[in-house]
Amino acid sequence: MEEKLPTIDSVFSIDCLIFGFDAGELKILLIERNEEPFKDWLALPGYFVKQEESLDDAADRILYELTGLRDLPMKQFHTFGEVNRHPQGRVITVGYYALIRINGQKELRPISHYAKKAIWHSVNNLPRLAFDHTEIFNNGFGKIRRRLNYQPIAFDLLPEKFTLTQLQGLYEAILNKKLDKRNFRKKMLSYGFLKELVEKQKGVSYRAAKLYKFDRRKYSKIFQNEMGV
Amino acid sequence: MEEKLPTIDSVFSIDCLIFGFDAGELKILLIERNEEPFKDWLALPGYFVKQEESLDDAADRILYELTGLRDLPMKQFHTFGEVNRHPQGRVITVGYYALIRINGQKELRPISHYAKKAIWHSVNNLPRLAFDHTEIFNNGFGKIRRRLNYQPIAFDLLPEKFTLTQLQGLYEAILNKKLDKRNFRKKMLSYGFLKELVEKQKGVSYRAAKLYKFDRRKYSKIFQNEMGV
DNA sequence: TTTAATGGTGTAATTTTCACACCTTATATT
DNA sequence: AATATAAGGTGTGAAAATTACACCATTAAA
Repeated sequence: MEEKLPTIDSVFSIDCLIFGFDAGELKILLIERNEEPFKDWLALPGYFVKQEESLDDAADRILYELTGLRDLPMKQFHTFGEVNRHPQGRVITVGYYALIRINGQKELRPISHYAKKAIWHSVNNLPRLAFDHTEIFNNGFGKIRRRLNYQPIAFDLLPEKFTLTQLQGLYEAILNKKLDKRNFRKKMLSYGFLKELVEKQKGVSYRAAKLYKFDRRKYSKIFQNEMGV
Repeated sequence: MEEKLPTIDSVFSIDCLIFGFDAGELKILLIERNEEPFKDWLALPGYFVKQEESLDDAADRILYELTGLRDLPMKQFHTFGEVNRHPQGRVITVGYYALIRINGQKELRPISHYAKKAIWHSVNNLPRLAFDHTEIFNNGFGKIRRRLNYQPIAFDLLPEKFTLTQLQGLYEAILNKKLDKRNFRKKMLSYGFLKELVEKQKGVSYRAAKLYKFDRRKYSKIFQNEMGV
């Protein structure tokens, strides 16, 4: 095996599941494609990996080009390798996900012309997506849902300061079920990684709630010997 | 984008983590390479994906060619895409794992000449492996360890009929810690998916233990609404 | 002042987890 | 036959975690 290996440009791609939380709803970032195949369809932000970049680097670059978002802490969740998943040839794609705050984010503007625009869409009633992106979405969303039970991923979706009601609403949105308010609060606070702030919620026309911060240092200390990734 | 896509032969590979359990020890299947680079080194069974096969199909074929083992229920666990992970060019590899019974298995004979032989090696004190296979092993083993807590993967490693002591020994081997006998038994039996057989252990020079079977149907019923994958 | 909306709190029952030790049974040995 | 060896098999009590459940407090707007 001393032959020269071929290039991997355009046989290998990344697709990104970017989750956000807004107005009590879990959202996902989609692009409107400006390229055949599936021109004008909605799709996950994704494109081809280049010869000289790692998968993680490619994921960063591609997401930036298609949505303007940069340096998100993305993680790989699955690789999709069915022979005919791409209509134009054999393309294997690696799914990445990230959970981010969309709060007050300026409009998302694609850098590259491969996408016309990038929009946040509720994870409920998603339209048909290009390629096998619906399957990719279901796979990734399922993993995130399970991961929520033993990883502090929810805080990435909230503003730095948040109320317990917001936090609970987020859990309910991800798990798609109602939780008991008293039990939820008791449990969250019992972990010891939420820092209660003096500051209170503002601009609401009812009793203002206490604000909390997620204390990542405390979290690491508490869970240093437990589950990874 | 109407250009023709290139072939993926030899830019894309599969590496397999095949776990077995024997003599109270957790083992992994390694091959001795018969090809440069890393000729004569120990490595995970792995090779290039072909243009016209899915990843899952490739994993089956490759494992068969290198070890003679066929149709194992392998699952993907991670894709490794560092630019320089392969000394001869850009090769992205997908890690797959399976847990199997090695009991009384005939010798494993590689079909292809890429491997000289296939051997079971204890997961403790693994030697240096070819490529980044040590990293791949660590990544996969970590995931399996965590998965053990909420998936019935241990039974794939045991003979069809097994004793509770064997089962406990296996858990201890995977988790690398001692468990309490009474609590372990109580918990396992409480799940309700172990079927107690009339038959007893044979050929031991002490009191024979009851044999049990894992009842996959009951398991599915009990956990139908819980965690996937 | 009243209304509307959410904030915030405690207890008791149940279930799960955890720590812990001794007698029983089967075979091999003398 | 007696004994030694090696593992099989069993229960209880304390502590912790989970679950179900309802009402008063606070704020701003009407």
